[in-house]
Amino acid sequence: MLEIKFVRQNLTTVQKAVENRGGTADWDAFNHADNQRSVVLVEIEKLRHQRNVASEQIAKMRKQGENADEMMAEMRSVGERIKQLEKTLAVHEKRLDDILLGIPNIPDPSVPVGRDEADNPVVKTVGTPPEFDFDIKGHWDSGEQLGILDFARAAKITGARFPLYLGAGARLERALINFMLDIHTGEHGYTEVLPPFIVNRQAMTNTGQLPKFEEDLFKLENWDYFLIPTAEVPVTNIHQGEILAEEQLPVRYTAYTPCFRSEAGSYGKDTRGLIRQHQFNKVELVKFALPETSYEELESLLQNAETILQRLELPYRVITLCTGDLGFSAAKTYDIEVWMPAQNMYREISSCSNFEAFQARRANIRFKRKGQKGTQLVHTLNGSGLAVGRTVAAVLENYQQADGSVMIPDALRPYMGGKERIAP
RNA sequence: GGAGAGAUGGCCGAGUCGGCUGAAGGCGCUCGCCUGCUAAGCGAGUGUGGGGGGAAACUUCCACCGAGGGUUCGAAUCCCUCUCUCUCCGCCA
Repeated sequence: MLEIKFVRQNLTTVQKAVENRGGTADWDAFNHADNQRSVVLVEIEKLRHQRNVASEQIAKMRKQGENADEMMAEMRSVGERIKQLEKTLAVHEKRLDDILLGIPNIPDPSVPVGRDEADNPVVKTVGTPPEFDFDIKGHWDSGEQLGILDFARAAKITGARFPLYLGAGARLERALINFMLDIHTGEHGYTEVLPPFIVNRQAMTNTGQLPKFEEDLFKLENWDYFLIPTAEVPVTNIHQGEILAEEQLPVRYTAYTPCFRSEAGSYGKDTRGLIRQHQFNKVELVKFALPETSYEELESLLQNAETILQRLELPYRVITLCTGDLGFSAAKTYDIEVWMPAQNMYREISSCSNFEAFQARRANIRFKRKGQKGTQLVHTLNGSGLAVGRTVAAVLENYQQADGSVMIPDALRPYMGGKERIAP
């Protein structure tokens, strides 16, 4: 959420930004509600002041045994008037809030203007896609042939788009989770957390998934709770409503969680394999940073995520999301895309974003500077480090051998009990 | 699931029969003084958000004592609903 004062004072900037993203907002309604709100508020405050003064007066009169009936009667009608106006005020505030909650973050000036993913510039490409002198298989085929992935049985248990890992596949998934967590905690200075996988409406609203994107979430029946679509939600909300000390920033957390996405509207896309599932595992990186260093923190966050791919020796590239492709809450986002041989293309495996104060404002996460009065909102950042299912897919495809087996990347072997290869 | 207790400022904690209580007292913190060092001591200050005035230091008004509603001229204080925490019982990985 943007600050109302900011929107009011920078209306053209905000309008332009929303337009660049391909979004819309009812600006007339915003102006109207904003003006009405302040008119009503001033009136209410005037009346409340009048009542406060009179109440004190009444108390004094009564103490001296004087009759205050007349004044009390007068204040009764003032009180009723206040109540009326408060109702009107609430209507305007609700309207304003609804509009503000629907306005996306302002992109950082470094974000290129563009319409959609076709306009996302490539920042860099790392590694070279492997060449194969045999017919390559998609991970969905090899995974089933190796007996480590079973989508048919998963569909019996639940339905389409749920994964079932077996044997070395399950071990590979777990190995990757441990591998990633060990690097982020041991080398990159993140603190491991294991948060709830179900969160309430407030938490979802704070990070920006709600109110706009409820249809993408799994909601619990009879509870106002949701399955998390990413660890970003519970982990960012760890410090909801808190005032952090300047010297403890940046706070860095890493968390493994399963993620649940209903992916409404995505049917027909990526119907095979591990790329698009309703449930998948992810290791997430979350930072709470000082405003003046948050973009440096974004760069290092990106590097932290890249490290995993480098250690696994998987080819990838980094792109910057243009204004039209940028997520609702983000001010700037880099996507890391890993090479997927069977699809002959790079596929997103991590998304690293700086949200600036957008989430912090909703979640009310602030910090206090030493020797200074008042508080300031922190900047929040997060990124995948990495999506685990897609990493499994990338390993299965990039490390496939002519005989149908899959070599295990060197860095991962200690986590696989020394195993070097997954064979049928 | 049943019974009970509680939720006050960065923290601890007081708030009498509703009326100068934005909130005593303590701790912490900041600044100053004092002091071989440290500790202690002394003095002052120390919540957030919003509106108005001022170049600014600042000043004034409004709101906030878990959240929301109600009673009242007036509520941290009374009533209702909800949330969370704690204790006991039940159940349970």
